[in-house]
Amino acid sequence: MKDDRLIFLIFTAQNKLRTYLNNALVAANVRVTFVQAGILFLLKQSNGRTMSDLSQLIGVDNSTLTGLVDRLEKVGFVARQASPTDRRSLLIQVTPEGIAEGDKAKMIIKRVNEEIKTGFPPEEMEIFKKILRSFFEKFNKNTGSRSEDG
Amino acid sequence: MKDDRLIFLIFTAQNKLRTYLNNALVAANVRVTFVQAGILFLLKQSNGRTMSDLSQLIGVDNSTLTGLVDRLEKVGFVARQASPTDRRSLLIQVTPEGIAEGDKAKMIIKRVNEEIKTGFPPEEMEIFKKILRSFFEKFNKNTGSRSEDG
DNA sequence: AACAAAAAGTTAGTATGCCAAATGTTTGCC
DNA sequence: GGCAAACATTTGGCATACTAACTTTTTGTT
Repeated sequence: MKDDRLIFLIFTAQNKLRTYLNNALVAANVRVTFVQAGILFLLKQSNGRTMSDLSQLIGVDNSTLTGLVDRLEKVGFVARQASPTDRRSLLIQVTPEGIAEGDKAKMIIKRVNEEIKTGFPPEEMEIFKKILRSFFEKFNKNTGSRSEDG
Repeated sequence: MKDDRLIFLIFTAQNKLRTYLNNALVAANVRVTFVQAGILFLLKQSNGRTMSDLSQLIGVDNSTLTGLVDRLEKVGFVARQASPTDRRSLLIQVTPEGIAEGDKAKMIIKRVNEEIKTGFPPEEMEIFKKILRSFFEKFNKNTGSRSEDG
């Protein structure tokens, strides 16, 4: 009962955060979710990235990105364009509406980011981030199996 | 680019952890996911809890719990039973197989819990947990809206 | 040049998760 | 006792997210 709670704590805290954040976006009449906004930010920074680039940058599987881009495309915030150099690839273009919506989302996201930090000194936040970052080495693309039996 | 990354970091780290953990469970031939295992633990502790009790304890919406219990019931790890005192309520009973499966899951979960902590002194883990716990006050059941305009 | 292997995207299937709405039951108030 | 409000659960709709399998195209090897 003592420390089995770590994973549970992470999961539950993230659930609360996600719900709060997406509700805040809806309340501000933003028409994209947090994850979708991430795509818009990346495309504002550098338009015409490929699907694979985007999925790597936001850290999701290619197949997850397909759905994300589908939804963004349906509402006209991005468009898929054939790559002139590689016929397997698609270049994703953000539209002016997409950029505007991303900017709206950014305000809310910045605010919630600040809310996370309130009440804690910077050193503690650094530790928090350091531990989270360690997950990328520890849990990245590895089945987590030790020497599995048959 | 500096600290907009906090939320992103939390989301992505949790994704890595979840995927790693569920893959570890599959690799160990455990037939339940992490979240399902949480239900089995709670029922082993105290059998016959209601749906509402369970959803509160694991911190998900009632409607999410419906699906979780559906899946556990389908494979025979729990059973729904009518409450004798309140005809609205269902009492969820864990089966011996469910308890056994929960025990199998617990070993893996304990191991991953330890993996999270490796490399960090206890004081840092305490800070980590403290910040996560703050999410429950900050982000609990509140739309996150400030004074939204029309 | 031929052919295998790798890479880019999509699709299908499954599992969380939320919200809103619907159903049935119980409570509280008069 | 009657009726509105609250509660317990489910359903339907949507959004992530993964894995596995599939198609098309490119690369790498001989």
